[in-house]
Amino acid sequence: MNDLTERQRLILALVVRHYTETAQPVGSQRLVDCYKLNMSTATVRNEMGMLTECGYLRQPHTSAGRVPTEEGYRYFVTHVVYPSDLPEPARDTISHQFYQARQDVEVWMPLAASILAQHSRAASIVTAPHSERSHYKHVELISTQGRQVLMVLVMTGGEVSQQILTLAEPVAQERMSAAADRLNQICLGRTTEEIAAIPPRADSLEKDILTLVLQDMNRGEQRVSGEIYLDGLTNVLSEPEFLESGDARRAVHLFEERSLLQDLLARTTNNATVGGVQVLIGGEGKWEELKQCSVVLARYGIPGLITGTLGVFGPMRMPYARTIPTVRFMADLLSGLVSETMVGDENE
Amino acid sequence: MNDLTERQRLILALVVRHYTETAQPVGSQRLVDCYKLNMSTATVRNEMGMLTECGYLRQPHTSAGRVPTEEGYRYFVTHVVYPSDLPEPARDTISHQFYQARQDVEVWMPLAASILAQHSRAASIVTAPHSERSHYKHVELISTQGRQVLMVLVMTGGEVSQQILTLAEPVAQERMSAAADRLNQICLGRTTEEIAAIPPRADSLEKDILTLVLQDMNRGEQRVSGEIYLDGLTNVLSEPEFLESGDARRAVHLFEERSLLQDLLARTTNNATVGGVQVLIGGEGKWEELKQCSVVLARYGIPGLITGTLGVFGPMRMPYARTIPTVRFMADLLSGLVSETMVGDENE
DNA sequence: ATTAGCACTCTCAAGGCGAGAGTGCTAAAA
DNA sequence: TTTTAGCACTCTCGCCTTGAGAGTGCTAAT
Repeated sequence: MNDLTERQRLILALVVRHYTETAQPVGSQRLVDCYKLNMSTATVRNEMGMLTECGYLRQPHTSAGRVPTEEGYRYFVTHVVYPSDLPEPARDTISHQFYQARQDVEVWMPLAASILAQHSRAASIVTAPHSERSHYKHVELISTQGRQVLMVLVMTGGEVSQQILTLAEPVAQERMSAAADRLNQICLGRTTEEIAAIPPRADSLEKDILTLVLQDMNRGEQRVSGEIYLDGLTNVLSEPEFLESGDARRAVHLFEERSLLQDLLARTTNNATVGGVQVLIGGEGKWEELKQCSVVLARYGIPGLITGTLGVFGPMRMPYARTIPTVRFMADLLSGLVSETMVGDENE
Repeated sequence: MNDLTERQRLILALVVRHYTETAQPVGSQRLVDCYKLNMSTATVRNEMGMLTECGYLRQPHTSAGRVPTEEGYRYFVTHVVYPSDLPEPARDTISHQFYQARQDVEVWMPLAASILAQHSRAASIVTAPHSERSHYKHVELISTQGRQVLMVLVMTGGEVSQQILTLAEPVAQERMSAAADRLNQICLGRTTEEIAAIPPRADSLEKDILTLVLQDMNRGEQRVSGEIYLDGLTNVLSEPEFLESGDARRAVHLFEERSLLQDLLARTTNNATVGGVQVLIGGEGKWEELKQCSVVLARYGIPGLITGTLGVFGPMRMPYARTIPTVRFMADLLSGLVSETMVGDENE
């Protein structure tokens, strides 16, 4: 597929670049003017004709300039911009912002989403790190008014989940605490399977709790990803291609319907990757919702142990040369955070 | 201000109703046709003229039908639809949906947002219940690889927060657990002030933790509201008034910028209320972002103890007669949930 | 007090027109 | 053989005009 001449690649790159900047179809004249090419418009036209035949460019109508096709973008992404790193100053800025929030686990994910959105000028998606196998750490029972008990379950790694347990009859806080203590001793550090294998408890309260704990842990493992954080939707809505037509609504819909997002994230991260970063252009026929859009995704964390996904969502006309390194850098950064703080217990 | 004749009120109501349904300016002819009024179009025209003079209606241009003004909506809301309840079947549906999720504390808020959005066909806002004074329940220290410790703090009421503590040197998990145990005994059920008054600990680890706990509790109390849950943005974006013009973007922006939302929620809930529900029409000059929009808000929970806010955000042209009762019912329902499960400890 | 009738106003969609931008092709130049 | 200049052609877009339709306000009659 790498069957383009050097000059054709140049022209393709320039068309992509100019189009991403102006959102207007770009003609031969404009190209020569803007980039001081030392060839005539006719030559450019011929090359453009070639590129159009190959399917990398197309014209919206007979007498308009050219616009990159999905193929065009893909060629551009894989053969032109791939091996580049995020410039030093941007990296410093991002690292600094994270350093300031290093204590606040709770803001990490929203912060990552915010930074990603800001630097890519598009919408960002970040999922919290999620481990496929949960390890029990601690359960806490909080008595409430009636026969209802709030159960807070903490996993190693810091994942927290809550459930309500409704008792047959009121139970004193002391008895609940005692039951919790016993379970905490028995279950500490165990996986779902190990806990399921524990012989049933004599005490009916403890049995009930254990059932709920298992249910909770199971649910956590079923889930494909951790919580999803989004930011920068306004960025993509202000792009001209979304100003009218229902595309904007479809984009927002994708963002609101978490199950759609999860589908997207789940299915993508299994494919082959480019330098750790995946680029999904125009939905690739599969995703009706992102006809005019592209998604740049990466995994972070520790493969097989605890991982998350992050990425950027924007118009197909996207500054990939900036976006891809940003996503990659962010993924590396979060991987660092995760391995510093989220594991360790696993080795005990 | 209640200076309208019965007939004028009728006509105002019909204009509002018809406009909310069609999004088109409504003329005298149409009104007579659609609602089988036993008066002539001329009469209707005269009355409309009156209503226009009073400022309740206006015409987009000389020869178009009438459209309600903000005043018009306000009059409609306060004098026409106010005392009505949500119809039985809708109430049942909602109650049922909540009953099915009664165990799952974690889905309550998103579920509330989803239901609210669905029933009002607009965007919904729900904040998690939040108490002004936190009471310490339990702290958990989770060792990680290096000198970093993940601290999980649980309040009575079930609020959970996390922080990272960086130690000067590695500490064994046993020592940390012991320290946590001691603090748990000392601090159980105490408020921020009471904990602040505890004499400084000898052990430097315990001192560090206590500092962090206080910091966390303080931050929780500073916050105006709990976490914010949103849903149904697509509903409002599909309304015709948002199809073009930058209004859509402004709406999305309001939804993304949590601080804006918090401002909105905070400032509104102090004002006078109508049957427990507040209606903010067209931003009331104060909120640039919701020029064309209305917000219907209510508080829920136990006043002074633990409260949250919920509401609906949509175009000014909103079916208030449905929306207001829905919001009220939802607030009552969440209040019930909160008082069943979130308090109780307070009385010990 | 209500209504029929009428002249008037204004928007909106459709059609026509010219300017501008860009193309493809051909033939000449390098 | 490759590049370039020239030219005829095509298509969009903005602008204007025009006519239909909807709705109004006013006046005079009921």
